[in-house]
Amino acid sequence: MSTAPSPVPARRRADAQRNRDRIIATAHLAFIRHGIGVPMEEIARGAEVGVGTLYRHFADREALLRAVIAAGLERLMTVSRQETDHATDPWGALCRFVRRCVELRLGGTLSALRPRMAQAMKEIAELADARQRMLELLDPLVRGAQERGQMRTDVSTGDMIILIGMLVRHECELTEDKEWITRRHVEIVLDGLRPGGGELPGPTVTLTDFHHD
Amino acid sequence: MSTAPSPVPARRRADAQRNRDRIIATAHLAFIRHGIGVPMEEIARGAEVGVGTLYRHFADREALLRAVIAAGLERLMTVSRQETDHATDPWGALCRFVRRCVELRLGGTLSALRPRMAQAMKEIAELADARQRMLELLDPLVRGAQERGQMRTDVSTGDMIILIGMLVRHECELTEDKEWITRRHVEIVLDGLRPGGGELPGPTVTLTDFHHD
Amino acid sequence: MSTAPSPVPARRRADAQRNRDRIIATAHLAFIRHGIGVPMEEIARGAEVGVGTLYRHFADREALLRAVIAAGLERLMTVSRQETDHATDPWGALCRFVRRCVELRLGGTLSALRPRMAQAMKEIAELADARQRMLELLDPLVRGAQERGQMRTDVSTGDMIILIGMLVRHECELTEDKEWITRRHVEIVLDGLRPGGGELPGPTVTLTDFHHD
Amino acid sequence: MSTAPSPVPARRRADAQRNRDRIIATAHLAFIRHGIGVPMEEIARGAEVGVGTLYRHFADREALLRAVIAAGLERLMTVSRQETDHATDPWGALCRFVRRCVELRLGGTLSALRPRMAQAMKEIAELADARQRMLELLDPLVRGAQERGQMRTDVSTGDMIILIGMLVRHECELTEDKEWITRRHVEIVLDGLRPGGGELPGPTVTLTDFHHD
DNA sequence: GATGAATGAGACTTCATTCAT
DNA sequence: TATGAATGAAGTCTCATTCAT
Repeated sequence: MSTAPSPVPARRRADAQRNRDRIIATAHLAFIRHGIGVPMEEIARGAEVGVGTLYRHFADREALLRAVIAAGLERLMTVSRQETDHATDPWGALCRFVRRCVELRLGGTLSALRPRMAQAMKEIAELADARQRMLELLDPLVRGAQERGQMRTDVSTGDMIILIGMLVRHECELTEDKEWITRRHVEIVLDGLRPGGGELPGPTVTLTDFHHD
Repeated sequence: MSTAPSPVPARRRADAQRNRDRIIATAHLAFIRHGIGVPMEEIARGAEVGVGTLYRHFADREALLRAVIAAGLERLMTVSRQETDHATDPWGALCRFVRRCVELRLGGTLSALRPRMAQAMKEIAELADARQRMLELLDPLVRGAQERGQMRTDVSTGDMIILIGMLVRHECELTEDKEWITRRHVEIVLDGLRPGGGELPGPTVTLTDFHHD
Repeated sequence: MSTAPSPVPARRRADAQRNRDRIIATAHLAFIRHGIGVPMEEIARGAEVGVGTLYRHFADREALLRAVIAAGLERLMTVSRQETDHATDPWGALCRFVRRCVELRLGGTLSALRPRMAQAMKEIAELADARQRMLELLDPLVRGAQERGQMRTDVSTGDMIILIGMLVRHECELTEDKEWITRRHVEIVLDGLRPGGGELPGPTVTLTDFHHD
Repeated sequence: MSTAPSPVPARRRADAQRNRDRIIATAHLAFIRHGIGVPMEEIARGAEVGVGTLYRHFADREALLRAVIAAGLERLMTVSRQETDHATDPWGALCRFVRRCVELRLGGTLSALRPRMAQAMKEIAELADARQRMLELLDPLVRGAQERGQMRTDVSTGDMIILIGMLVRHECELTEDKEWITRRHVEIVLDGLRPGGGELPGPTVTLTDFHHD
């Protein structure tokens, strides 16, 4: 078709990758905006590809959802390492990390997983993985902050992860022009984690508590 | 109209009312457990009535959802008045109220309304009403607690209502055997509302902020 | 409940009859206005009775439809005898009869029978009966008019009956404020039945042609 | 774009078009035979496609109905131009046109539109259009015939269109083996339009009378 | 690889009819 | 006898997924 030395074969890959990325980005927004049940065709339309293309990349809705989550977590981990590596101020690093999590807006997609899947959660390897990695990331910060008396000692890293989930979802309940409200509430929660609060009921949250939630 | 037994006239009505109640109760659970999209037939089956009966009582899924919410809010308001009437200890009353809200498990149904309806919310008169009534209920408590120095003064009753929403939904993300975790986090948030926290970004949440959220 | 010598028992029958009549009248209108498929409940509502009452009087939709038709035909036959008895002017009587048929507005209901029932027609005894009676009524008029040279001789009474059906349905296609149009077209058809027209294709319509239409 | 065979590019489109055509043809018959309420699935089955395909082509029953009508009117206009162009005998052309209308069997579908839509009619652009086009087509014929004394002068083109509607629907009331009856009655009506008839009541039908019928 | 038409299972909703009061 | 609540079959429509081009 063309006389130039075919630059096509390499391009193909690039196009496909670009499609894949656009689909994930579109799906992320669509899941947040219209719920986990958005018609696949709407996602395809948003990404400006045919449904067929969407299905070539992701076997079914579940697979797409997992990919969206994985992509989000990837971004989260990248970002968070920047915040936390070589932290000399563990409490400050913890705070920045929490604020970042909220800003990434993963909440909508993550909480979309809830219905019917309390247990299906476990089957999504990416999630368990991410929690594990997040635990490893946060644990030194939590301990460090507690040792320095910057943080109450009756909460665990497990509590932190669940609280982050709460804030992240909270953000997604608000319309875009009201996001500033979440920022206030993030700070309130962080203040609640400072030493000097009242007694907390029950034991701290541990890794094993994640097995069923 | 009279106190006499009068057994005959109101009979069938009673059956119908019982059905209506069972449908609402079943739907409440179903919405929480399987999401807002549960097949209507499953709800009907759970309530042990035919689909037709369900539809005689509620014109469509939306109507049922609204009824479930209205019923929940009714319970909430009843309960909350018990907690807050004649309160001599505003902060204590506020805390008990928050804990109660969480225990009532309205969160699942309420947050089920989110997708596609950030603004449709307004059209659900019951919700706007309830927020207004809640505001009126809480405002004296918040002010009272703040006047006595029991609560930070840079949060408003509007913030409180949104925070309650957050906790209430948080509770519903957890499986039944992990509810105790929420109780811990409720206390952390309450601690964060005590005086002495860091500065909060943005203005306090006011009534007008509800118009779009 | 009352002190007067109970006038109730006799009233009951009267009430029931009144209900029956109201149902038929309402159904007649409803069939014409909303088609043969109107919800039974709508008919009941229009007649201001419960569905149950409707079903006590008429076993099912079909039965109601037949009753409506029978009532209409009854009125038609009554009226038409007034027009045609002792007629000394057969053509004039025929014309008056045709105009009356149209005015009675049976068309909607009659034509409602069409779909799916080309043959079911035969099963509705009332219809076959009525056609037979109409035939007996009109035959002398047609023959009389033809003998006097007032009417073309290449049409039969069978043609007349079918033409009347056409005009009667025609009337029902027009909205109420356009009924006057039908009156014009009735006259055009009657003019077309006068002697002197062009040749007509096919044989005249006979009784046996009704068996399948 | 080119006259060359170009076998590849338009292929699937052809299949889709074939499906669309078959659906319309099947629906036309089904509407006539079983009424406007035929199950969509039956139409799909008749056209040998899945329901989904039917719905991909036509958003709902209404849309399908409109398409059927549009297709019918298209055929009608094509055919009628053949009859009427360059007519040197206006009355003869008018007669041939009327006979053609009846033969095309559009009546069933057109009259299926009646219930509940006396006014909705206007919203079906195709219908209003067609009436307008038909008016323009017939008007010269009517005037020509009247000027030559071949047609009574107290009827208008508006009357003609409504009469055609009557005959067209009339044809559809009869079973297939009785179609010959309509042909007789068409001639009777045409004879009634000849000069010399009795006086007609009311004014002639004008364009403005269509606005509400 | 991309496309979008076709498919059919399944959810939603309506209504004719029954039945307990 | 009248009532209207309950039932469930049947029809409409949507959408995930497949597949021919």
